[in-house]
Amino acid sequence: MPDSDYNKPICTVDAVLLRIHNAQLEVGLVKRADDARVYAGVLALPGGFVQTDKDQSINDTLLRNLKSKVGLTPAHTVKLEFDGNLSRDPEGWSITCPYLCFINQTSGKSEQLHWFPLSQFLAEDTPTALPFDHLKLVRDGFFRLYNRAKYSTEPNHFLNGAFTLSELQQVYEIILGKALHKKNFRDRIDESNSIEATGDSKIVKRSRAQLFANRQPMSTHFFSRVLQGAFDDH
Amino acid sequence: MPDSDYNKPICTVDAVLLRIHNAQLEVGLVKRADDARVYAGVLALPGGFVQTDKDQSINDTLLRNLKSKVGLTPAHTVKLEFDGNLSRDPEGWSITCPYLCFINQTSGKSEQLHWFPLSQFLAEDTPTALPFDHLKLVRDGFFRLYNRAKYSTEPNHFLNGAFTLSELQQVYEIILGKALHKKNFRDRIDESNSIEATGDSKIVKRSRAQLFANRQPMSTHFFSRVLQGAFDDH
DNA sequence: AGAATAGTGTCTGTAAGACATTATACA
DNA sequence: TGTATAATGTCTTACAGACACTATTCT
Repeated sequence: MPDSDYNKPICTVDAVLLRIHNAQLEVGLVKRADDARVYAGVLALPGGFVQTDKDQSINDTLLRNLKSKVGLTPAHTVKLEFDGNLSRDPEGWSITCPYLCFINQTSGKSEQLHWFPLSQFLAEDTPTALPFDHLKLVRDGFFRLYNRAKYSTEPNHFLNGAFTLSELQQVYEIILGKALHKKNFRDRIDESNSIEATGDSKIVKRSRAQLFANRQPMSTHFFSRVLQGAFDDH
Repeated sequence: MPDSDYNKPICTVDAVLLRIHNAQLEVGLVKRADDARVYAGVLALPGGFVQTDKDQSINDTLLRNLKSKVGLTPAHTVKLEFDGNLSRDPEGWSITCPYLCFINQTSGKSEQLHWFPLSQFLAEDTPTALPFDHLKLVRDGFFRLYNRAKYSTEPNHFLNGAFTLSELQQVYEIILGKALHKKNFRDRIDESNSIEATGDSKIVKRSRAQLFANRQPMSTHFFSRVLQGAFDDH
């Protein structure tokens, strides 16, 4: 093992913040400091260095950086695929522990964060540029979200408080990029047991809609039997 | 950012080596150095420190450590979920980038590696102890393998050269812990296009069986339509 | 002939998805 | 009365899984 820190890489956390706003997915970016050694003043994913004197865990690193640098606490987080190499950061050998973060009303208001439509980063021909390997991270995050929107109730985390089933369905439709059949969607959600009726209702356009809330604790429910994990049937 | 390396965590790679031997899954462990500062002489997952002067990438770190410390090169690797905290390593704040590694005949012969049945680490009541958080990593690795044995052809990597469909089926059965229907399995593999007939055949017990080989490059084919990723249908 | 294995054809139960209907609110 | 939405009942169909059958090889 190395006796000094000389050969240690830079260790960072990067956060792909996603929210649903105006019927579309948006990515949250922060402007890097004007005196940053690299990519000064450029919009980038929020994140920061692991600091062993401040954090108990890598999860702490994420939350500390998001709280201090953008003033938000994600409603939910998912670990993405780590990466580490000599080239991703001009400052030197670095490792990133990337997170996908679900942002909703409970996450707080941020002055520092700027929101951009996710679509401009998914375009195959001319995606908006991002520093480091942040474009790859954004795409990886969406890829995960997209797949989970098919089989899990994780997208529920984009909503908080009381909401209607139509509003929830819209969340899934935005992520999946296509219309869903109402009855099928309701059956899925019903089977998942991920939400519960608040007892209240509200008038939506020309009809009365029941209100629901996410059940606590919110589990990552997978719909399909075929996706059930190990340990449950042998 | 930190001006010194003082607050940097230890960065390691840990490898969950799996092979199929005597009709069961086995985990490869190495005995830690007798003069190691912690867990000296104890059996543990192979791995090592990221060394920025030797490695171009985290993948290099993995391959360098496996080559030098156990003398093997995995047939295939999959990134597992990163973790980092103050407590997993008695030496201090550390981050692990864990890999699941598929070992087969092409991986080479190792003097240093000791193989143990995976089952003894999966037992819910009295699993064999492992240092650090290595037990968790082993279980996470198997969990991934188990799930992928249902929908992908990744388990093919446990075989090399020419093999029969029955041999391949046995691999999947060992991972899934249950018998599979021959015709269904063959249809799955056929649809996946992951293997090709070598043209040769061999006599197995009382019948002649066709020989197959993994197709190059070997893609991680997912069987079910429902598991198809984003970007393919909109 | 009998046993064991490779290889292939066919059937069925289930559940995801498509479609249809009713109830309600309001202009 | 017409329209838009919530909410729920029913139908279709694709496919995973179950089952059956034939061919071949060897004792």
